[in-house]
Amino acid sequence: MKRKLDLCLQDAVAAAQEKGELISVALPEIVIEHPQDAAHGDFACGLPLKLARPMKLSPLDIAQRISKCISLPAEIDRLSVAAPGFINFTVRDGWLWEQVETILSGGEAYGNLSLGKGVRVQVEFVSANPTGPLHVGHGRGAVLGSALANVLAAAGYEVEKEYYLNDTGSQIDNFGQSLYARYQQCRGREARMPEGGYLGDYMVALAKDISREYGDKFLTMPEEEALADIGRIGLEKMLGNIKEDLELLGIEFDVWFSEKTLYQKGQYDEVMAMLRNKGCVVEKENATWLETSALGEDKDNVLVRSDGSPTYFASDIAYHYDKFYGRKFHHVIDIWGADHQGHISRMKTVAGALGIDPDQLKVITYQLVTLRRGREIVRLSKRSGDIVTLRELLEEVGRDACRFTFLSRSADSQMDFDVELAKKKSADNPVYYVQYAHARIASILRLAEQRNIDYSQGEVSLLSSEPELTLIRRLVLLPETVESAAIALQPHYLTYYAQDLATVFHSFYKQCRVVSGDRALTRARLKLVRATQVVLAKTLHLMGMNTPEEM
RNA sequence: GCGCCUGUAGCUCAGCAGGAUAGAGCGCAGCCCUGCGAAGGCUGAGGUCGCGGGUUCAAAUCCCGCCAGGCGUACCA
Repeated sequence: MKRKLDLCLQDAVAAAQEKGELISVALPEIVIEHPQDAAHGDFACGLPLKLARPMKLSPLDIAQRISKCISLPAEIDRLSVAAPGFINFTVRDGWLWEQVETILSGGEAYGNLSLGKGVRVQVEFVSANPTGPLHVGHGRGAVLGSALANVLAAAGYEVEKEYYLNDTGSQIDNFGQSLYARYQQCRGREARMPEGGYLGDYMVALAKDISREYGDKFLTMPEEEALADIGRIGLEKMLGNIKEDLELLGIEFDVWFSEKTLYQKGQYDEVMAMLRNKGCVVEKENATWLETSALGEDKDNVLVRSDGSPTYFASDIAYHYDKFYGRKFHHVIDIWGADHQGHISRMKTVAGALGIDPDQLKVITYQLVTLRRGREIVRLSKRSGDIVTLRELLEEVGRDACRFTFLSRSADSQMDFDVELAKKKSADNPVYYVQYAHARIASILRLAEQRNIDYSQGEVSLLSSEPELTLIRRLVLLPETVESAAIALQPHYLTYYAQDLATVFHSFYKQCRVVSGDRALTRARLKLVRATQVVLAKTLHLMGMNTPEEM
């Protein structure tokens, strides 16, 4: 619709120029927006304000001249010119009524777009080291990533969700050593935790688990062998734990990508050779460096440590090489915590050096999460040991409230997660406000069913009162909400849309009796209510939430 | 020091590819259930959009400089 108005305005200006009403100047980009005041119509355009200077005419004058030459699309009922120089458009009621039918026939597919044209996009998120349980911050990334994947899929992209599993490297060794030490302690043997080892209580619990399951088995074998076995078993258990957490959040990944395979299958060697050939690699101070400073970075970065082991940076280069060259994704979206922010610039730089357009790699960072219980603030630091796990939060707050809360802030914004508020099953909580609207509709539809009301032939043109038309106007905003969320990579738009839609529905409900003695109007309103349910359900599903029939 | 993010109502936050009187939820002061779910609706109070410059017909939005907070600045990931 916006696109149609855009074209129609371009034509109108061209026509006016041909007639000599307006002089010929370069047109700025035409922006069609929704006026905040409903009295100004459905769409508005401030083009005349922008043309005033180059055309040396008053904006109102220009607006008049454009509107005289305009031929309105069929969907538009009327146009008005308003000070200081806006052209406002109002859609036909008939168009709105058609939309109700469109929504009903589209069902869950309503709101889907072809914006992405089937382009392959990978969304990689969470990717937490399997050396400990997921914490609250990972939860934010998880919800963000999965909702974004849903939005992009709805927008017409072919989306793959991926978890990058760091299953090799120094942290994994450290994990194995820590676990081995705890295991020995469990079996009553003296053992010291490694330097910088994993001190969390969960490691003790994990060791007890293994101790119970395997007894003294690992005490009797050579240390090296025991270390390897315990490390492997511990990792599997941790990973199982992480998968359970994600399942509780309603998240499934298409691919679990193992870092280890980058070394086994050659991507690491290939990309290192590529960088060497380009002359970006130097040996100095006993290590192998990538000369990122020559590519515009602040400094060089180590690829291979002096002990011969590759850095995280090096394996991430191989990983991204595989994403673009191995698996040929057109776009890759990485979702990282703000603490990885320093990594973005050099990754993009390397991508560029490898011949990848840096714009094909989009990194979304989300700011840290602060937990609050009423006034009490709990900072989520790894150091202090009082990490709140995602599991604990999920058990306390519940999946939907958790998802909604994480989604209700832009990723750029530091987040205060108020556990007290998220837990409340009352009006204070926007989660239930939205779901309540869905349940309320379900209840109305149940009543209609009980009374054997068949509304399939409902006459939507009876929906002519202000609350009804206002509601339809909100329903039709879903496609463009999906579009802007997909373009801006900001899934939090959905939560605001959902709340707004719920508000408008509740208001409609108060003013318009649905199941009444007027049988024709009842059928028409049932159609509207059902359409609202479809849109609400779609929005909730995009957010990864449930659509309760009753609460 | 340098880089990224943030600063909007008492609190938590939207809005920021410039546009018409700056929005929401909570909290606060009130009103509305003898008809489909009151987990609801309605009214009201509450703002120098961190501060100072600049660009523009028009700035919360763009540019510059300050101030404040978070994160990063490793041969950690």
